[in-house]
Amino acid sequence: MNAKDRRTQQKDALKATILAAARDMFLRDEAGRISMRRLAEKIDYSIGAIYLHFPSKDALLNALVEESFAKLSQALRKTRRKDPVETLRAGLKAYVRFGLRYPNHYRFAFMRRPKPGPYQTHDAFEYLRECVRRCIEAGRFRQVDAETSAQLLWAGVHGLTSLFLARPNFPWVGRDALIDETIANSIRGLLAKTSGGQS
Amino acid sequence: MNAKDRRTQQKDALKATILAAARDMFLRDEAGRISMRRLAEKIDYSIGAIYLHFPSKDALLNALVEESFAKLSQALRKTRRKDPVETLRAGLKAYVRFGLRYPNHYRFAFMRRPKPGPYQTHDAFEYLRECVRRCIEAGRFRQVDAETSAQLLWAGVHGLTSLFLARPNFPWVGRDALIDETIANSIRGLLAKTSGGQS
Amino acid sequence: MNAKDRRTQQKDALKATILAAARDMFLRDEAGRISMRRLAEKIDYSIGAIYLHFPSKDALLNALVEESFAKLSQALRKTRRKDPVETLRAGLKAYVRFGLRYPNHYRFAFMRRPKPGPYQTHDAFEYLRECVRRCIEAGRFRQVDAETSAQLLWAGVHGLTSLFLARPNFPWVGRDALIDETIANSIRGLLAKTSGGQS
Amino acid sequence: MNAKDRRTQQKDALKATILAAARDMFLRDEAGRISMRRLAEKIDYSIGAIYLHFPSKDALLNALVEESFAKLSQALRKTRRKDPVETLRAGLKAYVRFGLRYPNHYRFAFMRRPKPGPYQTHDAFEYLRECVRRCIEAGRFRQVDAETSAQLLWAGVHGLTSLFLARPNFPWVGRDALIDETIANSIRGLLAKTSGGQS
DNA sequence: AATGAATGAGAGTTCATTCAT
DNA sequence: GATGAATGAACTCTCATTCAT
Repeated sequence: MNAKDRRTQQKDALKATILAAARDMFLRDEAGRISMRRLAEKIDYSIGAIYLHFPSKDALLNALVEESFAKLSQALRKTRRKDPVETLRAGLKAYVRFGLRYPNHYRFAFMRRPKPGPYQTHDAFEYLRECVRRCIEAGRFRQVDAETSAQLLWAGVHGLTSLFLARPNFPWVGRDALIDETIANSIRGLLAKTSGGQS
Repeated sequence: MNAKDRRTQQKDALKATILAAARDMFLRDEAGRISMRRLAEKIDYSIGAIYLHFPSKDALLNALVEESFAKLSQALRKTRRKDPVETLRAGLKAYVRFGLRYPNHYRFAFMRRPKPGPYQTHDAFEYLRECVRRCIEAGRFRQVDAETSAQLLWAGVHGLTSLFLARPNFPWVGRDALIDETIANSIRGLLAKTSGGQS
Repeated sequence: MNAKDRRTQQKDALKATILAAARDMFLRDEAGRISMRRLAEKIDYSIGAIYLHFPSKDALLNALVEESFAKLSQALRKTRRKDPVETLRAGLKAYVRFGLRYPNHYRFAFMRRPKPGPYQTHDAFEYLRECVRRCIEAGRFRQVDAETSAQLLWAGVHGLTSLFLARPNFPWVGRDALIDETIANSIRGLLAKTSGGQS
Repeated sequence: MNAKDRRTQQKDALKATILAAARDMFLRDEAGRISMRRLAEKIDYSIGAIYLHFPSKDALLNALVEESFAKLSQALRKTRRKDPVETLRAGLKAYVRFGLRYPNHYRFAFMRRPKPGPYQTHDAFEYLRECVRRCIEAGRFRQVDAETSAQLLWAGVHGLTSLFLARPNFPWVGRDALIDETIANSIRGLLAKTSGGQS
């Protein structure tokens, strides 16, 4: 490894440290409470050091979100099952769990007005689309529109997740039961008649 | 109208003006960006003038939320139909439409973490619960749990609404079609077998 | 009593009410914490009503201080004894007690930089001067300068009073004992030799 | 001096500048009128610059007080004489002179109500106590209580000092003469009979 | 690559005061 | 004589950001 590489690696190391600290603060505090000062204090570097690696607070937070999406995508893809419907079900469940586990990330990613600009579909949604397509191709779903179905399924799990986050004190019927039932109900509406009355 | 009444009305008028301006700011900016100073500038009054009508920023925001909930509740109750399932469907549709029409109200009411404290069920959700109960009592729904069903239906419409607001640039399949399909799909899962394959 | 008198009396009544309320607030809070708003709320009148009777907050506080001085003067003059030295001693003691009983008045009167302007000797000091003069005329004091003696006696009791107020938590030897001893000590230094070793 | 030292000195320089300006404001205005804004304007720095050196207004004021006490203590300890009574007298005189020379320090330290909290005896008072003890041990004072005597002596000089500061326009008999006479008079009351009629 | 000093804008809130009615 | 609405300046403190070193 030559000098330049070492320098590069060191640079990346601090960048990673910053991101790690920010991620950690994000687990506890809402986005609004993260301040560059606090972040710098936490990692024991100067504020300026952060600006050497991120042009602005916004850029830093965005990097954090991208990271989150990547994580979400990974989490989803780990839930592959043999049956395409089960794969879909497991993916949807993993989605909700992800949101509940990283509430500040989720909130930041989905519960605020995003900066204007061209929309980039997330990898996670791509995956959902695929899952639906496979269910259709396997004949497990009625001849529904794949895109429409993917979007309505997303609406269901996002609605659940964000309501849990926004209304933690609402008298929810058991959380897990409600997750299962919500997912089951939206899938049930898409199933081909012959597929029987499972779930 | 005597002098005192006029004065009272003027007082209420400013209060309303303040609320309107605050509501409007939500339309454009995130909740966090609302400041008393900006608000005062917008309505062309001094900051102190706001404090004559609201004891604190918090109180002002709370008034805003209450307003939103009352409006939502009113909107829902206007959609009664003869058929209980149709009433439910119309209510859910009205819910989404309300959110899209008053995005600032909706966002503020449902898309931020609320202050801790005891939860007060909203009138709007009570209405949803009633609608579901009537569907069950009329034998139109399977023997599902009313509360669970109400909650999962809420998740569906809230998810749709909040995604539309948070991702206006996402390549949604037709907005209205998606609304109809999402609602239809979640209701479909709850219907009694005999009720036929409508929608 | 004619209309004008009645009006005058009513006017004075509100003025008295205001002063009473301010006096009362002064018993609890420091001058800085008295606000016109709070004062108005307390007496259940509008803020403007206060301005009808006092041109400014400053004028109101000054009126309050004058009142205090009058009270102090009265308190002192009630302590006349047969013996001039005892009269002096009792007066000095009453001075300290007054300060401790009305700490905010005292603080306001003596522990801040006064507004510039010609100095008006207080009635209370005039009384002290008289007391000293009588002690000298009665041959109880050495041939000291009356004015100098009055001033040094004042310094003693003011020092005690203001230290008590400024350092309430200082480990004072018994408060009353210290008052007695301080006064006794400064008087002792002024006594004519023949007057014996009392106190 | 290397770069870091220079920077350190500069940093301390600004800190000192801030303290000096605050001290100076006390000279003119009451403590309550000191504001961070005014302070910043005075030294021609931003408000934030002050917060780089003091975490809060309170901390700044506290630093100011500590400074005062240290200075006072130093001033006193420079006045040692051979004779214990003379040492005491010189100390008391130095006390008053210190107050008159640094009225802002003195006023701030002794003429306002302190924040509640456990009381820490000042070094300056400790010194006074010592002086008295030595006078007693040397047989120059009657068998008085050392603590009581120290406190009453303090009352005398503090009273004089604070009255001078609070009533600069009062028709005092010659300032220096009054100081001498006040101190002499309170010491006189403590002297052992045999010690003769000096002063 | 990293720092530390510094800034300017802005946050919520309180205040004494004014004035048309 | 009294009010209620309104103001403008002040308050302490925090923030993201810049830049000479």
